Amino acid sequence: MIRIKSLHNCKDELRGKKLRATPARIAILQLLELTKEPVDATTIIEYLRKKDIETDQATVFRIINMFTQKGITIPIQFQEGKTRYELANMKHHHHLICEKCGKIKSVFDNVIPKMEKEIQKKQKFLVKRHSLEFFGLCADCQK
Amino acid sequence: MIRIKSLHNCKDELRGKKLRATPARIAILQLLELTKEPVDATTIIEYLRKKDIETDQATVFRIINMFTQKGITIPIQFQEGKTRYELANMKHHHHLICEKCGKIKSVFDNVIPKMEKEIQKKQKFLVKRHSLEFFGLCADCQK
DNA sequence: ATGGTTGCAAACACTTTGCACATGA
DNA sequence: TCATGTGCAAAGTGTTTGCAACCAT
Repeated sequence: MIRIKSLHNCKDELRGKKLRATPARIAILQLLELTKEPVDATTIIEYLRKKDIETDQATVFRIINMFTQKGITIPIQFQEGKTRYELANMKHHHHLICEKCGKIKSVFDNVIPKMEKEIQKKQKFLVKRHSLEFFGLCADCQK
Repeated sequence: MIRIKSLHNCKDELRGKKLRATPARIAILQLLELTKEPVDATTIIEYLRKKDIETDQATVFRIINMFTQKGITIPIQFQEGKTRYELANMKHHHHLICEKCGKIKSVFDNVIPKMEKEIQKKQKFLVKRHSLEFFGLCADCQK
């Protein structure tokens, strides 16, 4: 039942953004919702393949670019030479990226909004968005 | 005199790292020292060309990768699909990137080190480095 | 029915690699 | 001299585009 409910939500979300609910789009939305980590294009393609949705990479890039344009997703880069994507409607957070196992964890904070206000005041720079990532070793990989 | 002094410093720095002081390497070091913004490979190649040092892009990438490996430079990405580089021995800072004119400004803070300590304590995540960038509009581009 | 979507192939931008030749110490 | 660096050409990623066929509404 959860699966069907989720499907309905995805379809509704797409229709609400005036996007046609195609199998690839629905599946990508589902993946984004169930994943804890921002995903890249390759991961998306593999996920679709597992669900027997054979999709061209061009299509995947077109879909995520459209999602980003519609405000559904945001792109994010971890100094990997590729782009990852996560849902835009997530609570404000940052990432801890383990350089050994690649695991990605989210952290929350209330410091950055203050910094942004200071920057706006002192530098006259209008902050629209930011990116903050921490690279290091997760608890397991320190052992 | 400054020019010659700078040249000497560059050569010494290279030799100190057991790297041969070739024209391209010296010029790239100079560029990194005089630039206020992190530079990308294309910018480096253009700079070298202006100084009549015709250089292949492969060479430029090999040089900056070597520099990074030797701890002279650090790579940094601004969600542009390419890598920029800046000197590693700069005071801890972050970047304000204007989304309209592309100008990049540095800001300093003392908040992130505190955050890192907290993360280390609460999340058991060993932070080795981080990246913090603010995207928005610079003072001029808000007019 | 028809306009938004997709698949395919080709092109692009950025970066890396192999190998013969060149050069700094 | 000779190990280290470079130029050239080719290949490797990640991403985008043109166009005909397709399918969700």
